[in-house]
Amino acid sequence: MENKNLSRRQKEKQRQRQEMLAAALSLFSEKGYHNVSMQEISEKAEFAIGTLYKFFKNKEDLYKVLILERAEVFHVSLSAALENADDEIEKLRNYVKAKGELFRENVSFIRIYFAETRGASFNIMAGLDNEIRKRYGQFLNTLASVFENGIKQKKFKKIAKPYYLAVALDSICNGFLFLWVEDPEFNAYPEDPDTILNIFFKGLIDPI
Amino acid sequence: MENKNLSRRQKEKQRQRQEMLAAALSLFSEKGYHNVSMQEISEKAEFAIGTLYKFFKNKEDLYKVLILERAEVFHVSLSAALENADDEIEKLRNYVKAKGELFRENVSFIRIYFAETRGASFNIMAGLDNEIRKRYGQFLNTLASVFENGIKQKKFKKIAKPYYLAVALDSICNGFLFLWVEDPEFNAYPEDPDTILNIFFKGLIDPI
Amino acid sequence: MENKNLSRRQKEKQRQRQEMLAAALSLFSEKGYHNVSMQEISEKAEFAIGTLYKFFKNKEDLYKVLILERAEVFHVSLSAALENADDEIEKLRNYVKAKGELFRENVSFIRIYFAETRGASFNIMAGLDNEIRKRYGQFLNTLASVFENGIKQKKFKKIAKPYYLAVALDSICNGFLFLWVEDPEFNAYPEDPDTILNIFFKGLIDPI
Amino acid sequence: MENKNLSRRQKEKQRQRQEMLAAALSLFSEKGYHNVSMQEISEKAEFAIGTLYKFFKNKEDLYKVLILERAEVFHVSLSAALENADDEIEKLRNYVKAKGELFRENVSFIRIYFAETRGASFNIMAGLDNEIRKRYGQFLNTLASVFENGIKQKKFKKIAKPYYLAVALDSICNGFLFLWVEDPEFNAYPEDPDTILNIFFKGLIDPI
DNA sequence: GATGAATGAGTTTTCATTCAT
DNA sequence: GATGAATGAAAACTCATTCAT
Repeated sequence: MENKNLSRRQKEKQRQRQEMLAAALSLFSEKGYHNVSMQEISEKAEFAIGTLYKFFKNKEDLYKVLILERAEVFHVSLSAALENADDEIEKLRNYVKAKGELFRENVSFIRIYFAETRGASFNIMAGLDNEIRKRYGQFLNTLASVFENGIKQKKFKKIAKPYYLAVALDSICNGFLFLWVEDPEFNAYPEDPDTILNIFFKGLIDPI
Repeated sequence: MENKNLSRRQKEKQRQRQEMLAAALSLFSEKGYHNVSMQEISEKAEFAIGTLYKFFKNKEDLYKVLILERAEVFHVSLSAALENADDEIEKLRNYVKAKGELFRENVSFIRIYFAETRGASFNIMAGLDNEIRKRYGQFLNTLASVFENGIKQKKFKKIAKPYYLAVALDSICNGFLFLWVEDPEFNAYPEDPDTILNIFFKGLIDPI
Repeated sequence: MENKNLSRRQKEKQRQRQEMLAAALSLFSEKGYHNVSMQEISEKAEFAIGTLYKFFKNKEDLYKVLILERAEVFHVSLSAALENADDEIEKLRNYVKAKGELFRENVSFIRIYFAETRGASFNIMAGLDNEIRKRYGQFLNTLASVFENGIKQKKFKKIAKPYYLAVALDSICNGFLFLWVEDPEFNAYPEDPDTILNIFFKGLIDPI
Repeated sequence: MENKNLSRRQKEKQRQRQEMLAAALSLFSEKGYHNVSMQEISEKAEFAIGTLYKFFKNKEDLYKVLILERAEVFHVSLSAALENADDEIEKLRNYVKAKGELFRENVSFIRIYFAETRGASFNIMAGLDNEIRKRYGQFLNTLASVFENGIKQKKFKKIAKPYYLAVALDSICNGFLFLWVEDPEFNAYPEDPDTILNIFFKGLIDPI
């Protein structure tokens, strides 16, 4: 009984927390960290400002938590995409597709995500960058190992270091996603993952 | 004599302006627009704050001028690189090399540049984004036309729309540059442009 | 209970607001709008400056509210004085007396009042002047109609247009009040309203 | 020769001084003391700002000089009007007329004049008020003595103390002038001085 | 435990005044 | 003697954070 009661309270707390984070995400994404006040967030989330501070130590902390939690979901999803096939080509295909879907569903977050992973929002706070970039680096290594395996198995030609290939592929995806975020009508990120992968797979010039 | 005197003053003015912009660049790059105060900039530039305001209408204006002047240099240089050869492959080589050099020489600016072209800094101000992105779009089109010509002349295989190829190549360069900016020791951006171009040219898998 | 609690808070708010307005009035009256800083007002009112801004949008707003609220009381009182009698002569007597009392009790406000109704404070802000002058104009018309009625009823000779008479009487009162404000010892505004009214009623020269 | 040269320089100086004062008057009148910068005045007068400071110790001093010089002219003219006739009634007539003309020709100054004599601009500076008010008091006494003489000679009935009569007449003039300044179209200040004087002379009610 | 009123440090910006040229 | 660039003190206003109710 006690336990259940506590757990119910805990759930309620979680729900409130999510509402706060959602309000914050929507505002940060729309206006940027420095142009959003805690007042504004508390109003949008329909909580008192004091309550906000019960959940998050300060504005920085709120932002940090927001970014890290979402980024975690991102990286988990993308890593999962790489696991969801035996064939390396299929893995990459899954990854490109998953990245597209993920971003499509989280448009407002991507802007912040780009800001953070691209180092653009400088040091809104020092710590955050490091954590999130370490995580991003981990993912790049996972992606690189897919290329490495493919090369080992002679599925891919060794045209560059696996890590470089990982960087290249992820960058291309980001490039297209960025264009799409900018102008969703333009629909820059191709539905068919092979549009992106072909650039990688086929090569521009004939081998002699 | 009069003329010379005037011109000397003008030169002095220019020098001061450049010093202010340099101080601002270094601070914005290090801490981000909102974490730098005009006081700070004026101190770093070793001018009184009032003098800063004689040169720039306000903080926004200072930032805008800073970004636009430098971005213009960037885009001009990159466009020039594409002109500096007859052969399309050579053009791309020039571009990749030029981009690397340009960024190497302007590390502190790149952070801001990424922030702006990647849309990361949200709406620090509305107008700026538009101008700089239009300019970026123009450049992408120029790059795309190199691919288009290469394809027409059967130098390149048509593995994707020229604009997509442009986006892809520029994104890869940016990806590497970003890694390098993050950790200059890592030296992620390859000295030899072909390291990057090979990823493009050769293709991962053998044509059947 | 809830209701009472709310009402108590509301009352507390009102009290604070009045304290702020009182502090502002005393300072504005003593030093003039531009020579008083919000800092100063907040200190005199014994609130933090932020609290001041919770109550008033900005300095202009604070001033506007101050003037308009008090001016309203003034105009209401003076208009009431004109209603408080049937006889026109008695009405004027009431008005002259009321004006004297009103000003005696609000010395520090009169300086500002003169500044505003006399157009002296130029454009501290555009809107205020208009509102307060319109109100002043309305009052002059009310006063004029007393003269008009008096003339219709042959109580007064028609020595000038009623509106002119209103302007003249109000001006004389203001003239004496001004002298008194300048030097309260001199006691320029006569206790007996007839001292002023006689100037009006009797005429300097005998009719022939 | 030397002498003449010096005197020419002196004249040139005077001319410059007048230009500065004229520019200042026009700006102060339009925007108010605190909304006009020394920069602005120097630009309007077409002198360097440093030159302005050669002529006037500081902004306050410039204002003070401006007010006092013009006020002097005013008071001299009005006093002269009172001398320009033998008959007291004629004197008053001259005065009312002169005041109207004076103000008509110096509209932009009147606003400042009202501000100062009405105590409206509080203490833009402490000293000014005193000097100018003393001067104003002197004039009121001169005017009062006209009434006194008139009464002695049985030209006027003694309906109030001469000083009160002076205050009353001047106040009425000011009241009309104020209305006229506010809305020059309305033309509140009557061309014929008797319109104003009648209010004084005839009296509202018949003597019994 | 939730609330939101109160706080005041910190930011941008203006402008009177000085002084080297 | 004139100039106007440079100065920096001072003002309006914001907003993250605290804490009494």
